[in-house]
Amino acid sequence: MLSTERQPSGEGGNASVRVTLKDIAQRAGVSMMTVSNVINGNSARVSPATIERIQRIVVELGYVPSHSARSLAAKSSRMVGVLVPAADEESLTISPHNVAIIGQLERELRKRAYDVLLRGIARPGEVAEALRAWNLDGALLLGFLDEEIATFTASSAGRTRIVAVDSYADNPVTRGVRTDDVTGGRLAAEHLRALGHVDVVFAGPRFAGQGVVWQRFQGFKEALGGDCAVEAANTTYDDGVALGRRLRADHPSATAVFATADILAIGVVAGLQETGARVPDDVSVMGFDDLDLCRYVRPTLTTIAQDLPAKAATAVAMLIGEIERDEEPPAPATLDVHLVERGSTGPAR
Amino acid sequence: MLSTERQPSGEGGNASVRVTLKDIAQRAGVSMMTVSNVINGNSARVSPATIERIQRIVVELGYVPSHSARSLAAKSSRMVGVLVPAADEESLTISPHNVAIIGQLERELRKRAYDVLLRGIARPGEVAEALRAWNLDGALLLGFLDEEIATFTASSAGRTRIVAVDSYADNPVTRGVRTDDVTGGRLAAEHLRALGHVDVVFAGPRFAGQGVVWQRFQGFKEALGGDCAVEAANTTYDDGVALGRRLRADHPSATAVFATADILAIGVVAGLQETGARVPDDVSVMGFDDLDLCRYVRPTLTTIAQDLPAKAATAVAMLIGEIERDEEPPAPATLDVHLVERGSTGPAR
DNA sequence: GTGAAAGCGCTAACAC
DNA sequence: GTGTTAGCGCTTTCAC
Repeated sequence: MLSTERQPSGEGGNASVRVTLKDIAQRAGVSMMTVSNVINGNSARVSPATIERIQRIVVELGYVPSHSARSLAAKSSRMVGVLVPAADEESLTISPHNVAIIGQLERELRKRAYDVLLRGIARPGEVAEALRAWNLDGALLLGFLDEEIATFTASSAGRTRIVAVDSYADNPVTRGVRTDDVTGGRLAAEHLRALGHVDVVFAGPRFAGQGVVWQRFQGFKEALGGDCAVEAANTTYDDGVALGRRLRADHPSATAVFATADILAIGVVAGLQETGARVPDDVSVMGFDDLDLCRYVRPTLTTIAQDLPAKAATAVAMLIGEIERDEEPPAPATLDVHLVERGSTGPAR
Repeated sequence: MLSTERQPSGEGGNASVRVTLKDIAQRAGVSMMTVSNVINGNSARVSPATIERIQRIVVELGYVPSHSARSLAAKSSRMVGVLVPAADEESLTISPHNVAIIGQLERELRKRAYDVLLRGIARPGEVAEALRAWNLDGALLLGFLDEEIATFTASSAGRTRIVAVDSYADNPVTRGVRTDDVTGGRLAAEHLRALGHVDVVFAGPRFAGQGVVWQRFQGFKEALGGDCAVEAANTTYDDGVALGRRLRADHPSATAVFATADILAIGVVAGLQETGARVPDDVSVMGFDDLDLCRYVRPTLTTIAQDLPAKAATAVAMLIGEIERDEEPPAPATLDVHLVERGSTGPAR
């Protein structure tokens, strides 16, 4: 109870700085195993009286278990890796979307008493390396390209569980949690069609037969009925601005733009406005994600919303399920999306 | 050479999956120590030929050192904690400002071969706990209140190095990296004065004689010359909107607002606009931080810029300096700020 | 230059 | 219910 009594008094001059299981065991007059069982909540194997006594001593001495030791002995670390793409050793600019999700993941994991190793991945091999170096119980991959994930898992030892967020790579080791991107694309197209838009531009990172962007494009194109122009652009504000600036020159008859990310859409709006175009009067623009950002800009951004907290919770639940209950790798989870109408879309002119 | 020969052949049926130091040692016909020295770059103690041979085997077998084991034996983990405030076990909404900095910190640490444990802190005791549980070499504290930091360090074992970012708490264990907040406040005031503003409102989280916000207020008030109204508001968009909405009612004669965070300022602008006020024609608004966000909104936000990458780099350099070279705790570092004029401020009406 | 012994703090698998 | 034995994979210390 007294917070001043934190230094072990004296026993026999043992290690002064770190309180270990052994210290507790000696003080309590029991074996280390008994203490270990109490610490780990194996109450079935210890008498209530002993439990109570040990817990008191634990608090009294300020005992904190060594996760390194536990990890070594038990081959499990209660730590999972949150792995994000890093262009190279020099950079780590976490995308706004990933940023939003990392906090949620940490929270979900902490609730379950897992720690988080945050790490940027520059070379494919680093995934397996990180996993093994720390005996990670699992890993969450955030926003890697499908083909990258294939490389990771090839080099992965195989035992560690991996859940990829926002990926369509299906393979023996990776399970995925993703948004219903096809529906998202469809909802966007339907919204624009309902407003009378026919000549529209699809803007997003280059895609080729797979991945999040491709999925969105499939849904979009199909629901649109007709053809649509595709503009390749990175998911950045500046690329959006560039596209917005030249949009009316390159696509004079287009009345709407669907961008695969909010940040890109916001750039497009800014670029358009620079050229004197009014949004949505002249051109409608919509994004994808529903970041907080959408409410901050003017006009506010119409977008396809995904439930980020739910995505994070699902990813963690899947991973922990595989880890703790050794569940069968669950089928990829697909989360619902919905349209959020705001100010950046309006009737076709 | 053959990559299929990864399973140690026979010995006595030892651990099959993980390649250990011992495996390397046996294959190379040397002792574990020699291998260990090679791995750790203690080249002084090993002959060049041996080094070369061992390194080849390491690659061949795909050896990855166990950080848990290293951490246990060496009492140092090459891992540092990045600790952020979490309101409670249930939440972790990392502030935009902290988010921006986390990526930078990870990058800086990875460059130096340190791993990052990301953890939300709900109770003061968790800091010391996290530190000891993983044998962390150090910790970076992000955006905690000064008084919170005092509690952490009180319960800290004392040996582990801690650097607090954005804090003024000076005590034996914590060193700080912060922005020159007083100057930031001063620059804001000077800018507004130069535009002819006299009746201005200072908006930010409640403060009381210490902390980042207080510092900014000191600089601001002094440079302003006169008195200024203070409005307490959390650093959120919604609080900003609320303030903006009632600003003209509560402060009819005010012509400018200085908010201590961009996100808050952006909310204020939105709230003002809702009431029909024009920014900056009727009211000028400025923020602090210079997040990317400032360029996305309309009008673009005038703000006090801090160099986030530099802040991150400095924090990491300080921490690593203390860890590796056992340097004296350096004096708190204070980083420069500068005014970035954009569209949200203009001449007083 | 290289090696042997001891142990970091913990847990698995059994015995009692 | 509780204790014992044997490591997990690495580094330290000191001997050769």
